[in-house]
Amino acid sequence: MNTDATIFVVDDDASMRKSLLWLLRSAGWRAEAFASAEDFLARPVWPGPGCLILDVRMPHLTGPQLRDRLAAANSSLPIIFLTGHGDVSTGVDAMKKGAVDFLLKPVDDQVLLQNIQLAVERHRAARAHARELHIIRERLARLSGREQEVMEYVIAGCLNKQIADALGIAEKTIKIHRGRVMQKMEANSVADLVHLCQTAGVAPRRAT
Amino acid sequence: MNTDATIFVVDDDASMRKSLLWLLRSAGWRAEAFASAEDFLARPVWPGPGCLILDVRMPHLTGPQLRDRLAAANSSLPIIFLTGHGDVSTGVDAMKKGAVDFLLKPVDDQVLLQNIQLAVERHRAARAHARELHIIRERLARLSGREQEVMEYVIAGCLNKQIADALGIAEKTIKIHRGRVMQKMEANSVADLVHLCQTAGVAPRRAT
DNA sequence: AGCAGCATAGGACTAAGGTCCTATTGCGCC
DNA sequence: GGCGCAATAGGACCTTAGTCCTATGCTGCT
Repeated sequence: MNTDATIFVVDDDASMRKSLLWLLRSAGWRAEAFASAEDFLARPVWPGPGCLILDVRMPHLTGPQLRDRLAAANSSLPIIFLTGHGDVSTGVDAMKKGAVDFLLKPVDDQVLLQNIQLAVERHRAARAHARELHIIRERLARLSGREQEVMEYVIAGCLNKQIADALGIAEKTIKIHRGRVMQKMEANSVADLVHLCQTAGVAPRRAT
Repeated sequence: MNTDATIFVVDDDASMRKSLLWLLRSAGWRAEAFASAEDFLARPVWPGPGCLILDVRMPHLTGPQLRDRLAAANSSLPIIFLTGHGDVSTGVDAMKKGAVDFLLKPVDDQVLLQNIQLAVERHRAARAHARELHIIRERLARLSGREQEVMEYVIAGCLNKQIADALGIAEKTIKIHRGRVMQKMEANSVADLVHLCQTAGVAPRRAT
């Protein structure tokens, strides 16, 4: 359910905040509203899934500026811009920088809710992927240099013999390294290993 | 080089077409211009890499309508919109539907040329990927039902024994199927096979 | 000085993968 | 009714991978 996701609203217009909060909560979302970008930044970083509904024109920090701050802080929170007076280049630029949508006030409730649904789903998927990636990278970090090297040949489909030849060492030693790679990467098969490496962006290395 | 790419300009303003053609050609691109969407559609489909610089407001078919036609015809040509009087939602919508950019006239020559470079590179990459995918799918189509089934277990890292068990047949038969899978898929190793399947979106099947 | 970790390697063995040849059954097609 | 193909399978045999035990030389840290 949506109980673990939170929708954040940042808008300097109090009546807007009020009506958005009402809409979101009656649609079953947990929601919080902020009157300025600064207020939102003052909040402890939200660690769960969610999304941000962001006004463009605000005193001090604008919506796009807040987005840049969040991006610089490695936030993955998806953003839906909501603005009364948008100009074309701001909208296009927002989309290029990954916004889920750039909506004009007054916005249709259903359109907004659909966008939120999409944004939260995307965020969940992105978070799951990031977690997976992190786990794999931790395993990779446990490999010694030689083990990493051997692994790159293994995921290229090289035989132990070929790897031994390429590295100029005994096939026996390759087997040892290879066994440790499988242990440390927690892979049960070459297929598993290939999959892990592909996810983590480890490139295969072909014997010349 | 850029000799195999063509840039298409579709704009109803003759002076715009002329100056764009001049700009593109002096930057080393092969370029063609059309006064209307219909004229462009009348042209034989361009099979190579390239991109489309498209005006939004035109008599009869508009830019976005042309994009929809091309999308329906499975075109992969990237589009850069170029418009004098864009409204926000058109721009945002264009970006959501995959436009490379949505630029306002008058456009800075360097910005446009950079966008074209990006668009053509993306198109080349997309085309290369599509070709690769097509080759893999053709190989997949050569597999018999049983072979496909066995392959799904193989790329899950299952042992022949486990596959035999799951399918209720002899391990010997799995070896036969497996050998034929490797032949037909033109894979030299399990690692190769996993890679091909991952590219083609064939999901591994785990033994229960 | 001594220990931990890495890279190296041999011996002995098991298991798993792969290939060649042969063979049977069942299905659809000309 | 025979032909081709998919699916099934056994025998014989070789190659690869993986594991357990043992062992050496090097580096860096304490």
